[in-house]
Amino acid sequence: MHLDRTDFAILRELRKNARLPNKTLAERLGVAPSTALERVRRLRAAGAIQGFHAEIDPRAVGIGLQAMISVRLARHARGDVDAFHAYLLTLREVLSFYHVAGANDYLVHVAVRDSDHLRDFALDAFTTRPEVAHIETSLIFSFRRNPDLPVYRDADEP
Amino acid sequence: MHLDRTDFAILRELRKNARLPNKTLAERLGVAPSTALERVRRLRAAGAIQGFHAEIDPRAVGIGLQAMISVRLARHARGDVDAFHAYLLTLREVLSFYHVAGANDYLVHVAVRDSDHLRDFALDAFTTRPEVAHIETSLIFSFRRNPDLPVYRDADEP
DNA sequence: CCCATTTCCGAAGAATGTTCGGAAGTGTGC
DNA sequence: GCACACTTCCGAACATTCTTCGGAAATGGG
Repeated sequence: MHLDRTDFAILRELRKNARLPNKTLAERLGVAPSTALERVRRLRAAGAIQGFHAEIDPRAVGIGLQAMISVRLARHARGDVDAFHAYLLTLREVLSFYHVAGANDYLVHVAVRDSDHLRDFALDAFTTRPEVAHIETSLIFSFRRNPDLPVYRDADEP
Repeated sequence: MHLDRTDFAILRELRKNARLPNKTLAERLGVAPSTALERVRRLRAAGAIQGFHAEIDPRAVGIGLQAMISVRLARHARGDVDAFHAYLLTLREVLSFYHVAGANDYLVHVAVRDSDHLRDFALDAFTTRPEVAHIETSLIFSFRRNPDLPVYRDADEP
């Protein structure tokens, strides 16, 4: 798909604020609202915009503790990896996860009530699983997201 | 702050879809649109909702490679940590980062054009810094986010 | 049981979202 | 350089939603 500088500007703006009114967005782009609307719709359809999410304060919902669990699998066949992917998504304590290269295979970001919950969850969800060879848990003190989106592609259209 | 089950439902819905129309949201909650609007406004003001963000496909903006860089600091005084926090936010390649307990102090999620860019970035942004004692880079094969929000607090109001 | 306080609702006005036909721009082949 | 096909863009009109606000309903102490 061919994106121009207007598309990149849309992605930047909506990454910062997904609820930016279309009219305001259009003004910042220097195009008509109908044009901005059509652009956003196309970006969604093309998959460049994958979704819109609210960021929630963990404390508000009783999440007292977050951790990053590094997971090493016993086998690394395609099927094992896919199955583990799907399994992770069924765990409500899992906020997100990274499949990485290196000594560990997965970095799993989990949110729990307290340290008891973390211990129980680590044991039940990972340690007892046969495909999991090893886990290592690190408490998360804080998490920050960069509101700015890096754009490396050239603006190949005016 | 006191949240009831309606508030929790709002947080769940907006985490899944930040652009859910207020009218639709109100229908799902079983309240009037004006009520839903006031609730959302209050949740934002109270900080329970920290923001709304579009999720962008990295490939669309020329991000060919993502990596998790584990960083170990030389000193761990409050000032050092705060300064490193602020520094990370100035780097456009940084999408997000975790401050963690354990052998490593930071997990930094970075997005770059290619492996050359990654090497240059790791050297320039981390290795040459005096407060950085050690780094370790892991390529990210894939990243997934769980659309569901875990809610551990009881619904203490009807 | 009553009063103070908070929350909720519904209607109306303001603002935005959305559609669509035509204009303007773009690129290609002749 | 021109004509044609094609794509993109715009602006006005309509539909829908957002937002406000006064009053009703619910809540919780005393």
